[in-house]
Amino acid sequence: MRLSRLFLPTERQPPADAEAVSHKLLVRAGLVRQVGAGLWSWLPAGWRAHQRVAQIVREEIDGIGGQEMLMPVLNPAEIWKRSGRYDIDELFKLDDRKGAPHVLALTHEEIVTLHVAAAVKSYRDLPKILYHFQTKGRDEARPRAGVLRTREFIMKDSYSFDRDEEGLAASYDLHAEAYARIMERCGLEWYAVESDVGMMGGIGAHEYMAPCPSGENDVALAPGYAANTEVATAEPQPAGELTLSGELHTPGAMTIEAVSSALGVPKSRLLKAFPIVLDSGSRVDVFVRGDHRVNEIKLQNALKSGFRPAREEEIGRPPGFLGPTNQVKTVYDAAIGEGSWVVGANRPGYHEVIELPAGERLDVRTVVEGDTVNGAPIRIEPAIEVGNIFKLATRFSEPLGARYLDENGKEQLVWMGSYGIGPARIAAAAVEQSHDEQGISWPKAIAPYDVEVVALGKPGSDEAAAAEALYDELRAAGLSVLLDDRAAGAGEKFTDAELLGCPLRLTVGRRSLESGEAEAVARRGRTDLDPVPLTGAAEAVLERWRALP
RNA sequence: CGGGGAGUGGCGCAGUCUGGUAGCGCACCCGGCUGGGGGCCGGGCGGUCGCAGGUUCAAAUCCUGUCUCCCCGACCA
Repeated sequence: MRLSRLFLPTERQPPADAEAVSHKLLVRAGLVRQVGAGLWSWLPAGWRAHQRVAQIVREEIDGIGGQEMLMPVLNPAEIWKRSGRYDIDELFKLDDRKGAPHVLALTHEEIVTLHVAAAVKSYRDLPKILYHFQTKGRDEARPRAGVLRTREFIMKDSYSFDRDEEGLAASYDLHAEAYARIMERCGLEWYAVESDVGMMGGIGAHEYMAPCPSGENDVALAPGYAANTEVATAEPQPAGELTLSGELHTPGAMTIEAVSSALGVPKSRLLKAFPIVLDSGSRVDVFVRGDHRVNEIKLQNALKSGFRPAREEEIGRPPGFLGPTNQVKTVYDAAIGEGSWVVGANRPGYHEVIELPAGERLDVRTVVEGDTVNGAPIRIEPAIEVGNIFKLATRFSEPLGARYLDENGKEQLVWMGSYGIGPARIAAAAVEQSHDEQGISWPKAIAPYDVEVVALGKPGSDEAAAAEALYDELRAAGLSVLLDDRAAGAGEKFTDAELLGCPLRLTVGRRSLESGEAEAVARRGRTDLDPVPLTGAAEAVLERWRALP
């Protein structure tokens, strides 16, 4: 492609409201443009990067036996009502001209299960892996960070159909292996973490995370351990010393901070009350250490029930001075060992020291930096979720009637898994992870073009002609090449080339005509490589190309 | 949904407090010079000041309403 003809609107300055690096650079390099909140167009060069990611994904899913198809974005509401997902807030809902309710699919479990339910009758029809690349609509409460969290995006979603749990486990493992290859091929720093199964139920899930500062998830990491902090478990750091006992006068001290400093007791020796009401209506007081926070997802999972914070009148005791009481069921977090603890005395102005025996504990707190896993301290870092794999079990096959007959003629439910990956997020995460002051530094497998040839000298000059010849030869050799043939100064061309971030840059100028060589520079690190001959360049360029990291 | 911020030419901004001919840099167009790190000179094009209503002789500026976008939080099959 000739840069003089490419629709690549670069900007010297980033959008004023951009925060995330990928947002700034993707816009500045002319790869994406915003249409509305969470709505983005991919411009030609950006779309090439997106497509290269998609092609890698396609190859790997095909490689585990996936069959590509296409399902519609617009779905009749009825099937979403049957699956029980119609009431999700993120679901875009609309009526057609006849007034019939429709939705924009968030994902395609409903539709794919519909087809499988209609067509699969026998155990002989299983297993199957079906997938497509299709637009997803999600009415996000808060789109953000450019292309990292949008209301419409393309997802590769695949679905596995097996006859039982073991079959599902095998399909799940195939996807895990394919996803690992995808992340590697895309050049991402990544890890798979245990994740919450969410409101979807299901029996297991992993997320594929790409660490980056603009990430929305916090991931807890230790050698051999990686988990979303939504579900992470770790050994707490030891609680501090407590020498007080009995009743303690603490007027006005209603926060952990205030009690801690008023009494001179470390926060880790205080207990914090979290009064809740379960879905069943029963009241429960949850206690965690003063230096810890309740993790509502872990709490919900541990209680096996949804809950909401209790209202003041439901608590019935003075806020700020809550302690355990016989009237309300009590749950202690696992970090609360046996021993003495400072708790609220259930009357204003007083706390007290109580002795807790060993007993039942539930792990319901959010881990913090420095907690340990197998003796090693964890660190917590932000990451963006670029893919997920999920054991759905019979969550959809049951309501949508996906059943088969086994060898004994007995009807069985199909066991399903669902597996998503977002090429746009992979591309954006790559930018987050691979950039410098000058711009993007694409991993070579997903760059918009493999090589950018910068032609110096005026259009029509000998230099330009030599650059043209090089351009033709490299394309003939199978490389994707961008030729900067604009009538612009050298500085502008180099600057734009570094902003766009193609992995290899070749410069053809007056020096080249004298030496018979084009200079070669690797974008990553902006490191000079051995120059390549102007005539018969293809082999030398391919060699440089292969040697790039 | 709560809190904060912003809408002025393609991008980045000033002007708004204190009403009086809409401005700057970059980009763009034309001519010339230059041609290995966003170069120089000269001449140009381009704006319903988010939208609606109101106050006023006069509104980008004051008042009311409204829409949109961004950031933090809540939320996140």
